[in-house]
Amino acid sequence: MPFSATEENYIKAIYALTHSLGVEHANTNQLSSRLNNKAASVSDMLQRLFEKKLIDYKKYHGVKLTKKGFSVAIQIVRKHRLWEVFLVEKLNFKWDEVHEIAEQLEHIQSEELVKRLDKFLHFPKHDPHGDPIPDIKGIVHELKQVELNTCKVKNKMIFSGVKLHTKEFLQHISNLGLKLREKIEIIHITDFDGLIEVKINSNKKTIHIGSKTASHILVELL
Amino acid sequence: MPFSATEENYIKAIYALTHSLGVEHANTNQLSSRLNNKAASVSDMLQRLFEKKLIDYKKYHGVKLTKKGFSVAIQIVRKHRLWEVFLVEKLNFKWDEVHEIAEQLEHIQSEELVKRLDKFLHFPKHDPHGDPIPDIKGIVHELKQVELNTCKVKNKMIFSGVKLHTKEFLQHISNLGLKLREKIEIIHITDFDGLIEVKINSNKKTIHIGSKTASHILVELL
DNA sequence: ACAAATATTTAGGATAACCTAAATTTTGAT
DNA sequence: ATCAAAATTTAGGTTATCCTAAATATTTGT
Ligand SMILES: [Mn+2]
Ligand SMILES: [Mn+2]
Ligand SMILES: [Mn+2]
Ligand SMILES: [Mn+2]
Repeated sequence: MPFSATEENYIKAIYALTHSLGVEHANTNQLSSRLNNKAASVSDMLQRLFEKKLIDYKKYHGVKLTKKGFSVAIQIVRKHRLWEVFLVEKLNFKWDEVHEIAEQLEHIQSEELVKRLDKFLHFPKHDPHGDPIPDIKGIVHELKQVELNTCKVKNKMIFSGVKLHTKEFLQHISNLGLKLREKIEIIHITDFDGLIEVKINSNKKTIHIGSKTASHILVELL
Repeated sequence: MPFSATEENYIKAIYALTHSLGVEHANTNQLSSRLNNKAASVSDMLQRLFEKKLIDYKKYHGVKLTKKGFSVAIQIVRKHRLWEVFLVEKLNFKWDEVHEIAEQLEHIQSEELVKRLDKFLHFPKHDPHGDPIPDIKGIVHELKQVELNTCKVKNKMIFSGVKLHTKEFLQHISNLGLKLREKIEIIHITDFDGLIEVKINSNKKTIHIGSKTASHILVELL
C-alpha cells in the first residue's frame, strides 16, 4: 500500500485541520482551501480515500482519519519535520526556507531512509519551528506551551514554537533576534497596547514584541 | 518549466541509452524495455517530449536529446549521484542499497538544495559506484578507465568503477573485499580461464577475480 | 417552520500517462 | 527487388486527479 503524493497530501491536510483546530472532523471546504483544489475535486477524492479505508466519511458531514489514515498522517509529518531539521542543521537553510522543499521530501518512500535520517540527526525532538517530531512508533510528545501574550511580567520561559509558519512571520521573528529554544524573560508589558519587552538571556539588549506577534509565539514556562 | 518525474525519467533513459552505448539515437523499443512501458506508450510520450523541445524526433527513426533535453538529463544525473553519495557517506547505506532511493530523490526540485548538498558533501567527484558527478555547470569529468580484464600482470591501478549496477554484482564485489578507489595490483593471470589474482594494497591477502567479473570492473592505470 | 444562503455532491469533461490491438513503416534475408 | 519479420505508430480505452456547472443537502435568520 504505497499511497500517491496526492493521497498523502489529503491525509496530511485532514490531520492538520483536525489537529490544529482540535476538532473531530474536517470538512470539504476547509480541505478545498487548504489544498487549493475545488470542493468538487475534494468530494471526489474523499470517496476514494474512504474506499481505501483511510478516512471515515459520511456525505455532507465531514471526514475523520481512521486508525490507518492517522498512522499514515503521522509518518508523513515525521518525515516532513525530520527533513526540515536536516535542511536547517546540515545544509544551513534558514527556518523560513525549508517548508516547500520538505513538502517534496516528505513523500520519499523508504522506511530505512527515515530511520537513518533520524539517527543521523541524533533523534531530534522538534523541527526548526518547534513542532514535535513523532517518534518511530508514531508517538507525538507535545510540549506544554502557552502563547507569549498570555504571560506575565517577570515570567521566565523558553521560546519553543510558532503558531504561524509564513515566510514573512518567520523572518520577522528572526529579525527580532529570537532563536528557538532560547531562554527569555518578560521585562515589561505596556498596558495600553500589550507591547511586550523581552530580555533574551544570551543578549544584553531587550527587544519589543507587538501583541499580535506575541500571540503567534509559543513558550514553555520555567 | 518544471518537468514531471515521468518526463524526467524518459529524458534520463534517453541520456543513459545514448551515452552508455555511445550512439546518437535511442529507439522506441530500447526505451520501452528500460522504462518497463509498452512501446506504444513510449511513442506517445516521445511526441509530447518533442513538443516540449526536449528531444529531436523523426517518426520511426529514434530520438536524440536537444540541448535543453541534454541539460535536463545532466541535472538529474547530478542529483541522483549526489544523493547516492549522501546516502552512503552520511547515512551509512551500502553501495548496493542506494539506487532505488536516489531514483526518488533525483526528482526533488530545488536548485539551492542541490548546491548545498554538493557543498555539504565536499563537492564529490564521483558517486559510490565510481560514476562521475556532473559539476554545477553540467560538465562531466570522465575518468580514463579500462576494464580490469584488459590489464596485464604487474599493472598497478586504482579500482574506480563498475559497469554493472545490479545488487547482486555490487554485493559480489563487496564480498571480494574490493572497495572503490583502492589501489590494487595484478599478481597473476591464469591463461586458461582468465582468472585474475589481485593484491589489494591495504591488505596482506590476495583475492581472485573471475574474468566475467573482471570485465565489469573499471580501473585507472597508474 | 421555511426560504435564502451556504456547503457539498453529482454530472460531464479535460489531461497525463498508461494499455491492447490494429495499422503502418522499416529492415533484412533471399 | 520483394516480402515476411521486426519495429513503431495510431486508434481506442482506462485510471487518477482535476475542473465547471448543475443538482441537492444542510444551515441559518426570521
Ligand atoms: Mn513545514
Ligand atoms: Mn516545520
Ligand atoms: Mn543509481
Ligand atoms: Mn550510482
